[in-house]
Amino acid sequence: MRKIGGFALWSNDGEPITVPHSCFAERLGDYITLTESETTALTRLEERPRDLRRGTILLREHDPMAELFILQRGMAMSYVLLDDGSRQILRFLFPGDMLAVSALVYRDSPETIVAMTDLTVCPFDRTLMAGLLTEHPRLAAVIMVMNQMEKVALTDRLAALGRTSAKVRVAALLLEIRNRIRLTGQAATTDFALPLTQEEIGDATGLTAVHVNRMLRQLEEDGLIARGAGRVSFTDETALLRAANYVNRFDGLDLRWLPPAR
Amino acid sequence: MRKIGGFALWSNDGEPITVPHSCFAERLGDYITLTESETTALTRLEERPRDLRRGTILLREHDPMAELFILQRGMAMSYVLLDDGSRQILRFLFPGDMLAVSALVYRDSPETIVAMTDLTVCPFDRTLMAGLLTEHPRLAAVIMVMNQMEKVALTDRLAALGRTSAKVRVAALLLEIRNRIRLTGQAATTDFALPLTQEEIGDATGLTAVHVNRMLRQLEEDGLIARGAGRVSFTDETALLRAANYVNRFDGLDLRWLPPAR
DNA sequence: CGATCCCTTGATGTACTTCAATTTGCGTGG
DNA sequence: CCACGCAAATTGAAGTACATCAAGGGATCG
Repeated sequence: MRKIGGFALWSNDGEPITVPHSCFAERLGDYITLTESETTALTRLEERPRDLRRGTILLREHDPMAELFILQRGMAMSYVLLDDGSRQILRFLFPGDMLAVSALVYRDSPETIVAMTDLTVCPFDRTLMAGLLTEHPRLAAVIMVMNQMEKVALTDRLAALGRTSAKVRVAALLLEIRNRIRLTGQAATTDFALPLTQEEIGDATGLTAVHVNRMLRQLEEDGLIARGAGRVSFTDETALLRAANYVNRFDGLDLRWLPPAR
Repeated sequence: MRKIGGFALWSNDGEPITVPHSCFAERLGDYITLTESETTALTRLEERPRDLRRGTILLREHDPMAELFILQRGMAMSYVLLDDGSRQILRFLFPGDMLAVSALVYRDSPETIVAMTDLTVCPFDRTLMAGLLTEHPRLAAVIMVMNQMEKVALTDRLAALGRTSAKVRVAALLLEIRNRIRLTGQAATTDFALPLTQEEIGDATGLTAVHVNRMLRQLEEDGLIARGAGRVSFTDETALLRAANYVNRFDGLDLRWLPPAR
């Protein structure tokens, strides 16, 4: 029996069979060629797939954390609530992302994580991470690299919030979402389904839903995007990239320092 | 002869003697008790201290990177420039911080790093990091923990820029700077030297220098802070913490998952 | 077929910016 | 020690990009 989206097979007697597939391994494979031993170790992080409905809260701010997760299918987001009730969306999460990494540091979660679509996640214990780092130093290094890339992505957004106009922020968010969707393997060319409400776009960019609406209209009037039926297409991607001050952080990598595989 | 601030001794014939001291080890010591072998490994990162004058640019955005640094003495900041000439300060850097970690990922620097005071830094090669991760998995884990804490600090600032008023942002920045200064061992109680111009405060908080000035004045009129001669003191720290929505990210740690020391 | 959520558009308010001028503080050279 | 030069701080006045408030319209779902 094939578990849809779970990438795990069940034998006839209901015993799970580990399949040599791991979303996280696939992601790491973008940066290095994994050894068999490394792949095996990574597969252990995804032995317990769990399906969640859209809207499910995976983790709540201030709640105690026990586990980390690998996101296998669907899209999620993390956010914080401020005491005036406003929300800041911190990050959008896609297949291959590691979720709730703060569980490696904090007893209680600094953020809420919620499923934006139906989801498959694989929870795993923190101690697995300890073993992984010990047995596979090269994986430790690549995970560190990916963390650093996320930090740079956060500083990009910080600069956008601090120093760019509403229109630019919205444009940059659209580009980011499209690029992340494209990386999941879907051949999203110029046209893609935008799984965000305008309120969510606002909560990610520090704007109100009303103003997001006007900025989307302006981008449309400027001939940069077209919209319809929950989809967005980039009608002039070059101009959009320029307007959004976009830097592709997947370019210009240099990982030659990595330790040897084990 | 003692090299002021450099934490290195020179023997009479001018040969440097490695001293069992490392700012980075001291920082890690806040989280774990280091073994002798770990301390020795960390000390190798700080064998080449280098003094820099205030204003020196340690690294320029888009320039190729070769090395990482440990900051031993002084204060620095990192920032990006946008194409309209505006600046976003990303991070303030204090003794014990690791600088230019992006060199583990990118060929060219995504940010500029500049000395805000006279500085001592120790450059070290990326390959040293590879060896460190391989030989000392527990250090790999703790470095990962520190990276994660920095990510949470960035999301805190993201939420501040996206969803809080100018006054709150300035108050939060003052608290952050004071707490970081205090962590360096200086017994900064309520009164501390603020080594930032109002323009720099603005570039960190996404405001203009003019408005920063007005917000500082308001905080003063509200009885939350007092100012004079480049110094700031918190006259009502409780109220300031509340107003700034401050969360101490050094509390509530849980590192029980760490692998054993080697 | 109503309920609900999201999108859309207009009118008004305001927090912050921009521009401009003056003052304060401080290192530097005479 | 004083005079100068310059960066930083300060304050006022006017502009603007965004928020807020309010109302209506379209799609989806039980």
